[in-house]
Amino acid sequence: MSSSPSIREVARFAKVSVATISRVLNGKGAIRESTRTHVLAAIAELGYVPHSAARSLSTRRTLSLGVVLPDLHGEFFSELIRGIDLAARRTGYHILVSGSHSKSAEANAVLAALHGRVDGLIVMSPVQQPADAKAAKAARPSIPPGVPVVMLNAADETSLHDSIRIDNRGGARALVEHLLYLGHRRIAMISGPEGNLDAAERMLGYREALAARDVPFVEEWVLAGDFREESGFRAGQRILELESRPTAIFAANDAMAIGCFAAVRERGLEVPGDISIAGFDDVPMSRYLSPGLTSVRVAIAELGARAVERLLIAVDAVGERPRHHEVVAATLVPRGSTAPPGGPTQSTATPRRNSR
Amino acid sequence: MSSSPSIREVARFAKVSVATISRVLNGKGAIRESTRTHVLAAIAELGYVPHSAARSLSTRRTLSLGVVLPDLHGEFFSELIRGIDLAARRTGYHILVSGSHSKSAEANAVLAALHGRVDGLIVMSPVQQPADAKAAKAARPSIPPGVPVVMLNAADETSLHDSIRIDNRGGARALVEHLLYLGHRRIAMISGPEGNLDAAERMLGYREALAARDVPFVEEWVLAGDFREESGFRAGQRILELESRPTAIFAANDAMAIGCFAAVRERGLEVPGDISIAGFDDVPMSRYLSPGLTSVRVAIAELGARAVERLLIAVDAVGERPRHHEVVAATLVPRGSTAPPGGPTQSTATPRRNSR
DNA sequence: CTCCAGGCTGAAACCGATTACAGCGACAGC
DNA sequence: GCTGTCGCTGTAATCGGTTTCAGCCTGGAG
Repeated sequence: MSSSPSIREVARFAKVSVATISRVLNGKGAIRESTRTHVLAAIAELGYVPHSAARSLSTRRTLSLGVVLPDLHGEFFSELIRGIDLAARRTGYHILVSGSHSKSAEANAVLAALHGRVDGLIVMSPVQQPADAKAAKAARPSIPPGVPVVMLNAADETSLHDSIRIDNRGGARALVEHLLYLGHRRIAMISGPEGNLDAAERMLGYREALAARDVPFVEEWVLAGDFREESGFRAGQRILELESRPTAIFAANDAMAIGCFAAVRERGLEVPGDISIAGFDDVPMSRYLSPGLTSVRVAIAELGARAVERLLIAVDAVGERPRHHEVVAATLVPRGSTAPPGGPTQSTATPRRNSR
Repeated sequence: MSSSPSIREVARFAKVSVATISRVLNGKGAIRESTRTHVLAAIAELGYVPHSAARSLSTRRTLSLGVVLPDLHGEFFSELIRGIDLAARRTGYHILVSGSHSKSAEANAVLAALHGRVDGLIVMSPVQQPADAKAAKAARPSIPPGVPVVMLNAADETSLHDSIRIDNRGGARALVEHLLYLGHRRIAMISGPEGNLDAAERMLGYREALAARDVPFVEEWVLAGDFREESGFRAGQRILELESRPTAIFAANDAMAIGCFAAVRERGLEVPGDISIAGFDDVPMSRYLSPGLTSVRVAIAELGARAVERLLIAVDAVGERPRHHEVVAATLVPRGSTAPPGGPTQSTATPRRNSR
């Protein structure tokens, strides 16, 4: 009673062979209707539930996908996992999630442990490659051979695996151009963590946009963050203390932008009246801030779903297959948190709210 | 080359038996040092990685835990999963996540599919039981016998499984008492989805707190929400249109409170000057809103970690064992978004920000 | 009546690991 | 020299499914 019966016990109970049970369960092969109902009755009677590990051992299919992420903080990952889960379940797959893999040694252990447990992997490891080739090789996640993989925003440009990337650079450029267009010339940036590829690319977009308009890049207007609210809050405080205060702040993600909001308000200043703020990712909540947060939209859930689709294609494929690389757009979403320096022309009391 | 070798191929290659390979891998039994290094060399040479499904079949341990959730929207679940993942990985476990199970039929399918894939389950199904006993039985998730389970905020009070619950009622009561203490008498509520247990309990706390102070309960001040920002936004709009406008709004979770913020601001009103707003859950972001959101703190990540601890105790236990039920506190966290009706005494320009 | 086709069912091999048990060699004790 | 012990290694059963292949039974054709 305490533990589930095996298929053999059901077979003995129903006085048929295990093969018959299996056939009934999987609907394969011809089964006489009377035995079918008889077997189903026995299954219900004993409360039999097939053992997935055993099944995957013989079918060589686990019907689950591994998702390896660097971190699990905040809405970005929540959305990503949601998108992945939805797409996976739609096709009968389950997902095995593992987070917090800044260290590559740790990530490798997880990757190894996932072997035989999943049919494919979605790996996000936005760690920039060391310039040194040897170190780079050591740092690269070691993925068991034969397991299909989709890399998300991967650092290495090799075509070992399929990959999907966000157009961080283009998105950041569009955002900074928007700020420049509004008339801002002193634009601070709160960057992401050191060594993070997304962070580096967004920074690059920022510099490119400035350079294209001959706006000088000022080192001290760039502050380090770590993609968390707290770091945005602190960076915001420091920016507001600068002598010639910037008129706009570009935070490398929404969480930091929100922290920055708090810093500005705590100082008794207004957004966007006294200073404009913009973020990146367009997490669902950003449109409900007041004023709405200008951001760069990355369809996070869709990104996850896309990764699943590509992965399943690879899983179903037989033999060698050319790698597929994809870049998803990141589009500017202007909202109330950015306005020309000195404040918006219309009243700040009615911030515009963008619908989807 | 394309697919991983099995232990037998390694054995053949190293000219030893499979038992020896296994012993080297698991550090069990005595192995001569020379054969050990020889075997390790062979393993490295072939790039062998043990097959987890096969291993779990014979050891009867999968080293993974199933997490079945009703939904994956927003920071609540992000935090919960993070807490669970961290605690699980600390003890060498992986987690299998599955979301969006409002339908119990669906949930049952998932539960069945997880059999043999996980050593234990953390199940959150905050669906209220139908009053009808027969329907109740059908709606209850059918969990394979012999699999240890920890229920999170479960609707049924049976002691079939271990459970951990949040003190929703007490938390809501404390929050509404806080509003009453500030002097509010017209307190609106944005409730959670119909049939959701947490939502129902929070509503109960609201009514109890009002009743204790002889403040009448007004039906039309209660609006339905679904725990998402959008519904909070819409409910907020409707509340502001009421004839004798409430002076405070209690949203059944933070996401809806944030949506409500937006509605209030869009109408050109101030929080808390014109109306106070409070939420529930205390998601990480709520302290970075401006003003900070008064909420009820539920240590979400710790809740997840706690569930893992309890589950692992059950997994390691042999034989029958008394069920364990636990209620975690929900404590009021007052921040700037609530103030006496008519506005705070001090300037609204410097909202107080609470540190953890 | 004989033979064959086709529908069902069962026996046994297999997936890839772990592990109980047996066996082997070396060495010490008597 | 014989035997017992100890350290190490190999053989084979086992976990719980799927699937190949063979065999039985029945009915219809010749």
